[in-house]
Amino acid sequence: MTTRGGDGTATPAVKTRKPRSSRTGRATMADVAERVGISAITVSRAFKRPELVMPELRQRILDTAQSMGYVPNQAASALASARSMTVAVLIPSMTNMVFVETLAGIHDMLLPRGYRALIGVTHYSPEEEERLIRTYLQFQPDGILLTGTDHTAVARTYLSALASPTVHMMELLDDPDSLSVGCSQEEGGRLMTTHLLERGYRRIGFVAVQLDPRTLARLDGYRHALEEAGLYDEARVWRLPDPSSIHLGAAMIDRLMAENTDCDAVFFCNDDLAQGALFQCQRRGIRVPDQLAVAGFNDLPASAWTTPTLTTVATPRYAIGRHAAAMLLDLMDGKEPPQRRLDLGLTFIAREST
Amino acid sequence: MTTRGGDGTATPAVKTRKPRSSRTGRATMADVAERVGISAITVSRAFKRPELVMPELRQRILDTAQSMGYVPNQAASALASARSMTVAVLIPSMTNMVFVETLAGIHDMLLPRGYRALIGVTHYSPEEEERLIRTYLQFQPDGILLTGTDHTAVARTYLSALASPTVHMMELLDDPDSLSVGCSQEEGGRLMTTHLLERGYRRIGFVAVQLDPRTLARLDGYRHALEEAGLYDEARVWRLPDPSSIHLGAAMIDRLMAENTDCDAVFFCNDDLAQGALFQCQRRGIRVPDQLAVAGFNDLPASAWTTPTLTTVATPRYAIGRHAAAMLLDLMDGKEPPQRRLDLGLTFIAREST
DNA sequence: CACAATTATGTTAGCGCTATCATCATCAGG
DNA sequence: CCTGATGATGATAGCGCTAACATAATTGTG
Repeated sequence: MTTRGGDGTATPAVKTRKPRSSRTGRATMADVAERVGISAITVSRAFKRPELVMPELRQRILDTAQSMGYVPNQAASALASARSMTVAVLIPSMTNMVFVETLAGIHDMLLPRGYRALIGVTHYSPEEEERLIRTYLQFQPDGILLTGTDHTAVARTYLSALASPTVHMMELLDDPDSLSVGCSQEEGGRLMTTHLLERGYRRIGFVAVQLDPRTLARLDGYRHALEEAGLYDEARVWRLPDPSSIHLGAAMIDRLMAENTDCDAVFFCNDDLAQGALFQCQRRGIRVPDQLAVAGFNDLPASAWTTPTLTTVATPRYAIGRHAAAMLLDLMDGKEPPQRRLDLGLTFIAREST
Repeated sequence: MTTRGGDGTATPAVKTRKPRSSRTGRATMADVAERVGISAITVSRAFKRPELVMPELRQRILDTAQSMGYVPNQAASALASARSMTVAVLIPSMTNMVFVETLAGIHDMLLPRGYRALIGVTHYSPEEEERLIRTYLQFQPDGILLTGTDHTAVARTYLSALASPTVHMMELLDDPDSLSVGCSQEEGGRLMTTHLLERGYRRIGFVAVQLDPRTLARLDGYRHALEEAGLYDEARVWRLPDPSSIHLGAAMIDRLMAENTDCDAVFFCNDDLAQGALFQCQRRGIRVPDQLAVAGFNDLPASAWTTPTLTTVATPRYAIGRHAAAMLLDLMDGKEPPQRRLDLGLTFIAREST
């Protein structure tokens, strides 16, 4: 059946089988097959299941393909096989090293297995995340990696309806239906605050910016630790929706001075901010940690080099990326991952600033 | 003619039209069309060419699609239309802010036009770039953005053979067949060196790391400026293949001291390094700029905050991303961009460290 | 040595969409 | 009214690939 060459008396000049190369000018599998004198499926196998093709023939196919400049068409492959070999990865920001390092972990895990990451930046907005999810679902990703657990209702619907394997990164979920890899941000906040209390600080401030769920969880940890010590004071908490930056950290020191706060220590919700604060303290001659202790979060590279060096909490973001990707690979293989909730812990790093 | 429905006595029971939903369980255009009581092509148009469908019908289609959780299949669309709406972007590193900001410029230009970026990281290796080009060509990108002009012969062959519009970023090409957007790295090196000479420094060192083409171009600029002044001395040039980092910058200060160099100024090939150097100078009590002047390149955010603040050259990387993407959009539309070689210039920033 | 098992390759159909052309209203203008 | 232009929708084929099954060639085994 089907439209074969002439079949007798079909109108001519219409079925002119193009000599080679597709519409786009690129060579196709059929072109390679014809040149080698075999069928297209064998070319397909030479690329996708090489162990099914005799070594000598396979080599001949690959050589011919190379010489013709043939490159498999991923769209056709995805359509025919219903596997896109693509993983959608949504992160809040790309200027924040934390997520870039997570991405590196994801890449290092996925690439050797032939999967590619489709990266989306949500700018910390669940609405933008929803839009990106919708967009990226068009690519029929075989899996999805999301940052955090704060998604819109519509996004949740999409995710559950389409049933693509999904893993949440950075924060931990208690819901047994969801998979997550991360660390407890709340514990991080508590860890640092406890350290400051142990060091003898009693009037500890907290500067929260961006106000994303992870920052707020750190703030919770801070608050709980101080409440337990009977030292929590709302007046020592600053909340700003602005994105984090060195500049903002410096500005916060100016503001603290201008407001004449009584803080003997300030816990900044991340290292960018804390570094800015240290720079500005140096500039203004504020002695750290004697006059004011400064603490950060995340342990960025520069934090080990500032004067004084910055006390912080290191988050295992590269490992989070790796493990999240590994979990996803298991799911995409139809296997159940060893754990559905993986806490990779935190490392407290005491340095000179406290 | 051509293969019509049954043509008479075709084997029956083969044509069982599946009730709805594809193999993957996802709703298809045909499902939506059936539900609305129209043909699939109209659904396609409602999404891709909305102006061709009556507003009321279009709304009904979109609503139905939404309620069915329908998401267009990008692979099928790409296959049928020969347009992937995807642009491959290759950058050397993701941990280097310079390229991340370029990416942001690219995104901001491409997304509103419906194009998506497929990001690849070459780790400064032309061989890895070649591999990525091959991989990403499988996605039949409608355009390609490359960093630099240093590609393998095979990569060049691929690019010219497949004739996807390509724009080179960061460096400038004189070849009239290639498109490029960037700034003169050589001029940047020259600019800084001239500044140091004007400031009275006579024994100016240069620290080159990574040794990518852009770094070497800066080194060339430095060398030419010093040669013109009759002050070039190979002994004051350090070349290290290691990746740039704050740590390495600090280590270089130690090394300079250990080697007892006579430099009165050191031009580091980028700000990471220079920042590390400033940190270490502070630590070791080396007075900058009196004892040793320090200069960087790129103007990273922290460079305005270090003690002392860092003299550097700002590169227009965000603008480079935007303009490169804009140029590519023109090409993909079949238009000739206004210029094939766009020099966006540099901004010299004199600060306290020199 | 017949038969099943295994290995290597081929045939067919169809993935879900869109390009292309065809059809059918509708309507202005003579 | 008829003509042709315009606008809205539909029918058909096919993009380039792979799943699923079919076939042919080879091997082992009792």
